[in-house]
Amino acid sequence: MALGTGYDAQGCFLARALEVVGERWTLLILRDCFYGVRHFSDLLAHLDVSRGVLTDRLDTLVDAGVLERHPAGRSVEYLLTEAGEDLWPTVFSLSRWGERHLTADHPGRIFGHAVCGTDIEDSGLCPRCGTVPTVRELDVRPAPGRNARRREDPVAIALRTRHRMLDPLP
Amino acid sequence: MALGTGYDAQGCFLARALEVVGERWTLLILRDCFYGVRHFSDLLAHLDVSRGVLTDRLDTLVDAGVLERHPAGRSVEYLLTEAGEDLWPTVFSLSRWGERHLTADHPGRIFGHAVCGTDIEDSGLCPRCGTVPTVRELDVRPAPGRNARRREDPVAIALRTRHRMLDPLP
DNA sequence: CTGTATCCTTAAAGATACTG
DNA sequence: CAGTATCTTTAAGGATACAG
Repeated sequence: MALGTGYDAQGCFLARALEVVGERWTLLILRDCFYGVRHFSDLLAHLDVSRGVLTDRLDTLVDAGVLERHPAGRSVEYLLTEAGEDLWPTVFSLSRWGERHLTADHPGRIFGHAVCGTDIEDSGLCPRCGTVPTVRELDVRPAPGRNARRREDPVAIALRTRHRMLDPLP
Repeated sequence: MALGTGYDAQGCFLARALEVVGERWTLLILRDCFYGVRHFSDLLAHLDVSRGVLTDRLDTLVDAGVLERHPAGRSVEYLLTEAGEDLWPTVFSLSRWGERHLTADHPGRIFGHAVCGTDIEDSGLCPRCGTVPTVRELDVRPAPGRNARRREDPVAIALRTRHRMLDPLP
């Protein structure tokens, strides 16, 4: 939501949050980060966004403390901070909402509570433990019958090599 | 996030959801709806958005089945549909994220599980019942020490006359 | 590989006046 | 009260070429 003007005037917390994550592409960038995408070039390819816009969004997220820039060899890795990881419920709930109300499809991925192996509900609740796991306590797997459709994009590649969300890549 | 171009190309559910609720102002409009604001003029005054933009956003939300237009006397009421109510976890989690990570303030409002009177956690969980209540099962109250600061805007007025979320006004 | 810098085109937003 | 219609301004986005 192309930011600020008017939002800041509101004392409201939601408005302030939207100044950080409410712009176009931002939530999709973060979703990729949750799925293990870390490099500028991968985001560029996967999201089909222009370089200038991607630079701008990453700058905003780094400035807001949602992502951290980590030099890695001759490359750069963008990693979620703790504040960034706390955005998971928002990404999760909005994505699930899209699945339930905007398509006839079943979920594309299924999220399980890693410590007990139980799938979480749409509300985020683990029915066995009675808790709402954080993103670090979740694992992901593709829903049945969807594997064939998946392309070889950076998200698919990242998820194939590790199923636990936000664990370090091998 | 000024919509569509590029989003639709992605099969991703999050992208589709963002085409409906990802544009500027949309989530703030919905937040007001959750708090009981129903009229075009009240949204216009409270959000300080231009008429044209508000019309456009409401049209998008009605077309997507998030809001319904109800003629009421010589006026019109915009009411959340069931699909609209399901957006509560997104609005709630993003708002809470803003409170926790973008300000030094305490929450402005506190949400309680109506049937048991227990405050819900940031995750949405009711610690006493072990469930994640829907928005219809919640009540709201202002956090201590904030009453003085509140202005006489449509949200404040709506919340003063009824504390249960989404129940019919008297 | 990760950006910067420019240019260009389109689209979004505000203001205002007007209508059923 | 709830929009519509027009106009003007501004901003955002894409494309491309280039640099550290």
